[in-house]
Order: sequence, then structure tokens, then C-alpha cells
Amino acid sequence: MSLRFLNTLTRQKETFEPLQAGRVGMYTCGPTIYNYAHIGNFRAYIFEDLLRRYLEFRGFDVDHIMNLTDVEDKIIRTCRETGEPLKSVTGRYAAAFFEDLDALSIQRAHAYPAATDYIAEMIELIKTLREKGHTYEADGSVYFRLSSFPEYGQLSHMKLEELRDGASGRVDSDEYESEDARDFVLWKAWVEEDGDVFWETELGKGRPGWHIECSAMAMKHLGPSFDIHCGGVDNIFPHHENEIAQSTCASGKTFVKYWLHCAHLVVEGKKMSKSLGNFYTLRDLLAKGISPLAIRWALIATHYRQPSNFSFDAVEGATQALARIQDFQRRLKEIKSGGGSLADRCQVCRDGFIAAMDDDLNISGALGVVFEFVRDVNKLMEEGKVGPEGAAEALALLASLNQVTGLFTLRDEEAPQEVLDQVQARQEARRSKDFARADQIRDALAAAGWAIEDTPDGARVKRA
RNA sequence: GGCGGCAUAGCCAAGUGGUAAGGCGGAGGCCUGCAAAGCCUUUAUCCCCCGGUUCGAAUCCGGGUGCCGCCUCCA
Repeated sequence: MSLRFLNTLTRQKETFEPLQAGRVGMYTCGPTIYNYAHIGNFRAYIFEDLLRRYLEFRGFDVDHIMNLTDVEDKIIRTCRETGEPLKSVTGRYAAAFFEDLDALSIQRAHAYPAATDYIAEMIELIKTLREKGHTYEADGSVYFRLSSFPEYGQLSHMKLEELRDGASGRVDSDEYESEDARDFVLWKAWVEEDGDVFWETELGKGRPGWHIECSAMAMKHLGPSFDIHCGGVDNIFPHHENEIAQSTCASGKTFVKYWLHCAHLVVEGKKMSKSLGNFYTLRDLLAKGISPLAIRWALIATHYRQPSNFSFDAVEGATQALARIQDFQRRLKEIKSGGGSLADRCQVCRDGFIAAMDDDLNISGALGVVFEFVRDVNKLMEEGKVGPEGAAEALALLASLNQVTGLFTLRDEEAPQEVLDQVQARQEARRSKDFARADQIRDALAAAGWAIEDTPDGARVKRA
């Protein structure tokens, strides 16, 4: 079997074959850094993280680029309302964004280009488009003329005529200086509300449109043609469609080979919204005491093209599932003698995991395979059939698969000496059949956040 | 109004023509001084509803209902 992805462009599952053997160029649309990202955003970033990790697991050398949109209407509005400089606002939320990525064990992309650092590249790109006759000017702004790109709509599978019909009644034509409401802006002429957010360029005083930044930065980092471009489904139209138009017209080459889009997240079955009270940033959830790994699990466990329902029941389930994997690893680590190898079982698990993931990143199926492995090995341990060699093999397998999931990291905390002393005291009480005393110690430790589990080889203590 | 996606047990969620993975939760049992962890059994005669195609459908087709997305710079 080979690695296959559903390509939004063709709506087919296609075997993944990178443009250059062994190497993958991957661009993912990142956040607009004017606020804290919410868990819906992070679902997309975790999907992209899973994709990148799996490509690497499969031996590809991945170059992952994620943009940061740091100039845009909402940011400018914030600056105008608060008087805070643009860079100050975006710097603060960029820092918060990276903290959140770390909390969720999302691997860093290889570069995070920010739009305002690529103004020169955007200007060059717009000039190229102008030379090739794809643009026009109106009131100091530069627009892309959609009628100059007949293939427009190939990604979203929408027809230009349908867009025009759809727009009727919804678009206030007074807001547009463009010749056609469907045309989009490449360069926005400065207006008074922009304050000191502008660049003096060959195209005049103003700022870039949103779509052009991704074309400019993606091509700068990955070349005119690259392998994978990701984002949320809402980006398909118009953002990614516009990127295709700009990039293809400028370079004359196919922009992206595979487009992968992530479905949205609902919370408790409803669209997240502040008025419903189900709108959450990562910080909101951490403040409720939910572990970041449980959030990662809840966000990753649904196939990326399926709408995912984030609920507190689901988070509780994720927390318990994580504990099961953690306990499994603790047990394996304690095996000191006896038993044999688990090479065959490990191979079955690894093969099953890969078969599922190869099929358009079927993470639910892959996790199912891991749990079947856990159950089988737990049973073998119960029967005393697992030795140090087998335990090491199983732990190595989980560590390997953890490179993909980021969910199996064993987080053990060394118990302080006073806790160990109490554990020892309890063991002595048990030996002398003073169970009241033993239970009293166990309850006290539980209250302090330490759980005791008795095993044939002694007591195990872990963070509750 | 146009385009598209989704609907599987209490919860999360795989499965796209051959008779319902997995996890959480619940119930019973084994183990344990008691627990915890683990193991075993059990928990959807059925996959939103109504028709149809087929020897056979959760899976295909038609209609309906509900939720979600896009159609103006929200992942």
C-alpha cells in the first residue's frame, strides 16, 4: 500500500508522489495574530502537525512553512481603537500563539514568515502580474482581474457565473471600486483609518491584500511549484482559489500538487460562538484544569475531513484513554525478568498503524490498532509472558509511534522522599495487617495528589 | 437563492456493497486485605427517516429532516 491523500483539487484519493523524490514542500495557512487562537484553529494546526509528523515518519524530508498574518483589517482596527502600535499587538499574540503550540505538542514549522517582512516580494509579484496583464488599478488600489484567468474556480469547483449570482443581494456594490465584485484586491490604497499602517512603494502608499501574502511567501520559501498546501475548509474559497490564480498567472506553473483541507469543529454539537458560551481558546480550557495532552487527543482523534464534536465528555474520555496508555508504559518499564519477545505483536501493530495512516491519515483507525496492541500485551503481562526484551520492544514501538501522534509521551514525576517514606510506612502497616493505618496513609497521599497501586512486586506510586 | 460536507450505542469515533473497529462510560466476574491498575464477559439484531437498486446496503440511487461550511480577508 502507498500513502494516499484526498486532494481537494480532484476530490479523489491520490497516491502521494512528491515533485522531488524524498522531499516535501508544505505550506499551511497560519493565524492572524490579533487575538488568542481558539480550539477550532488548533484543530487545523494539529491536523497539519499530524500530516507533517507522518510524512517524516514515512521518511520524507519535509519543509513546512506556516505564515503569520500580521497586517489585516482587524489588527488595524484594534490599533486604531487602542492606540497600540501594530508590531506591539502582533508581537504579543505571536508569542501567545507559540506558547499554545508548545502546550499542544505541535512541532514548530521550519519557518513562520510574517507578511510585513515580505512586502518587497509581494510588490514584485504584483508587478509581474501587472506586466502579464492580470491587474488593473482603481483609486490607487490594484486588483486582480478574474476574467483574465478562465480556470478560476478549479479548487472550489465553483463557476464564475455562480459566484456572480451568489453575490447578488449580499454584496454591497458601493463598497467596491473594482470593476467586478468578484475581483480581489492585491494592493490596498491607504485610507485615513489605516493610520500609520502603510508602506510607500512603487504601487503607491498602502498595504497588501490578504491573498497575495501567501502566494509571495509560499513561492519565496518553496518555489513556484510545491507539494502540499493545507488550511481549513473555509479557506478553499476564496483564499486558496485566489492564491492559485495569482501564483499560476505569475509563474506560469502549477502552484500546488495536493490541497488538503480540514473540516471544522463544533462544541457540544453547536457552532462555537461567544453568544452560546461555547467559544474556547486553549487558555480557557487549560484554566479549567484540562490537560493539554487531553485537548490534543480530543482534537486529533477525529479524521481531519470529518466535522469534529468537541465536548467535555469527549475530553474526559481522552483523559482516561491517555491514562490507559500511560499506565501501560509504566507496567512495561517495571518488567525485570522472565517472559519473551514481542517482536511479532509489535510488527502487527506497526503495520496496522501504517496501513490506517497511509489511507488519508486515518488516525482513528490507527489509534484503534494501538489499543488492540495494548490490550493484547496487557493480557500477556498478566500471564507473565512478557520479559525485559519484549517490554523494551513494546516501549520502543510506542516511542516510535509517538513521533507521529505526540500522544504517548510518558510523563512521570519522581515522588519526593517524604511520599516514598509514607509508601514505605504503609507497606509496613500492611505487613503487620494494620489495614486501617495502611488505608489512612493511602487516603492522605491521595489527598496530596499521589495514587498508590499495589503490585506483586511492591507498591507503585504515581501522580493521580 | 446557489455550491459542498456530515448524520453510526449514554459520550467520542472507525468502517463506502458481504453481514457493525477502537476508546470512554455503565453492568457482572477474576485478581486484591480493601482499592487501583489489568484481564474476562456484557452494553447498536443494527448504522437520522421514507422509498428504490441488488442475491446482499450503514455503505449505491431518489426524496425528506437536522447540523455544519462556503458564496465579503473566520481553521
